[in-house]
Amino acid sequence: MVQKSKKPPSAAKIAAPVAPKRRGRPRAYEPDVALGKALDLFRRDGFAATSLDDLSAATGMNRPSLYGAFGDKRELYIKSYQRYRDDARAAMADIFRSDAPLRERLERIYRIALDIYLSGESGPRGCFTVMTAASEAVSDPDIRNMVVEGLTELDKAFGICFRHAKERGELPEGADPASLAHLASATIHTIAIRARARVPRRELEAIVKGALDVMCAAK
Amino acid sequence: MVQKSKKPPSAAKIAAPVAPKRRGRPRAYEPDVALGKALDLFRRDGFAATSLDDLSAATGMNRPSLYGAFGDKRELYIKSYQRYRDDARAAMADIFRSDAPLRERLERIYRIALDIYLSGESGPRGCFTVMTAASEAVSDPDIRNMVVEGLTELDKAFGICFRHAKERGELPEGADPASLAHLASATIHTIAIRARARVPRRELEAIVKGALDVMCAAK
DNA sequence: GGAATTTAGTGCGAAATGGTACAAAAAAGT
DNA sequence: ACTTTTTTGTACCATTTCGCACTAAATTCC
Repeated sequence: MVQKSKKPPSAAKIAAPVAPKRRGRPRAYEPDVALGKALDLFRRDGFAATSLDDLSAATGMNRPSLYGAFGDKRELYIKSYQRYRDDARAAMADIFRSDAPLRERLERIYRIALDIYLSGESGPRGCFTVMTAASEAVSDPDIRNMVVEGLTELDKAFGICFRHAKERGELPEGADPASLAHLASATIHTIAIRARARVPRRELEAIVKGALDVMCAAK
Repeated sequence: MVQKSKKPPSAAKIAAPVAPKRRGRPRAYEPDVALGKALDLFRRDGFAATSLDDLSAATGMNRPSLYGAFGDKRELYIKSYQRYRDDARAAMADIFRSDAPLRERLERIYRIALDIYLSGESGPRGCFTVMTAASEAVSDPDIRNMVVEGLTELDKAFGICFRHAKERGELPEGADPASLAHLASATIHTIAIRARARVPRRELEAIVKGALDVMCAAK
């Protein structure tokens, strides 16, 4: 009975390309793709170095429209970050939920991570959580909380992975899932950083392989 | 005649607090402390969000003096980064060179790292190499090269550590020093990032302990 | 004491920045 | 046809930003 009549958030993708007949002048942009463009810019240059003019040019929206649709620059940044998190979570959710052996699951997670971090026409983008931690997180409490959330979410996902693996006997008795999860996150962070320094994919994959050898206790 | 009469670069620290009787009006600032202040600002806010006015206020130098002493903003940033690297290297060099057991050496390294990352009156500062990778490194080749240098320098130092430990029998036969070194660097990176998200020192120390348990193969 | 030299400090200027007011435009409702 | 609603697009404003002339000050050399 408590049906939310605003707008169907998840059904929008498939079920609502039918125009809902809004009242006034129609938008000249698609909010989703515009937010994607903004995200890409923020990921490349960071908050401070990205101007509203840049954002306006990239999204095709003029500044007043930008402001009306997403709020001021900071709000747009926050929405971009949420979008980033949603995308990343969606890309990894299936793998984290799967029942494949530990090593295979981790390999697939890191493959996706590298895809994300190395994408971008004008150079690799790295991890937006790491970028935000490195910039706005110290001074902006709200943004900082989102970053902490992003970090712990990954820790937890890895933690479940390792705990599950241990239960299935894939890890030695003494293995501590929490510590291994932090190491797995640390490996994510180090490849994200190195990706932005334009370290080639091959090297990053080698780092991942070495980390997996240790974490999965391959002898 | 080929005598370089400019200024003695390395002897300056100890041997030359005696005024060398420079020619014109004396400086109203000490370049070293000014650079330190600039570094602190850059570490807090990053390149783009730090204005010349901020730098001028923090160093006590007016803009033309700043410009004359260090060049433009980018050059000042580069010099600040070099200073950061020099300081960090100096703080860790003894430990890396020491003959203490692996675990003890690593513990001391991470203690110093946390001291560096958590210092700063207005909040933790994190690692400047990580911050720079997360911002300027993609677009500025010179800065990127310095970042890569910083990353590999740490990898190598850790690598020597682990190789040495393996030779002394502190590590199992199958251990791969290079992989362990990357994991050690990754742990540095992850605590640097979390520090900026204001994760308390206790938690960071716990992460380090867990990582050491794995890396040192404590059973 | 005066010339030479080096730095400090004021202040300017051109460009960029974040944000908004306001009118024109494009659609639906009546 | 007219009103209402929503968005667009131009134009503008106040502020900030970077960089640099240019003058005043402080010191050494002769």
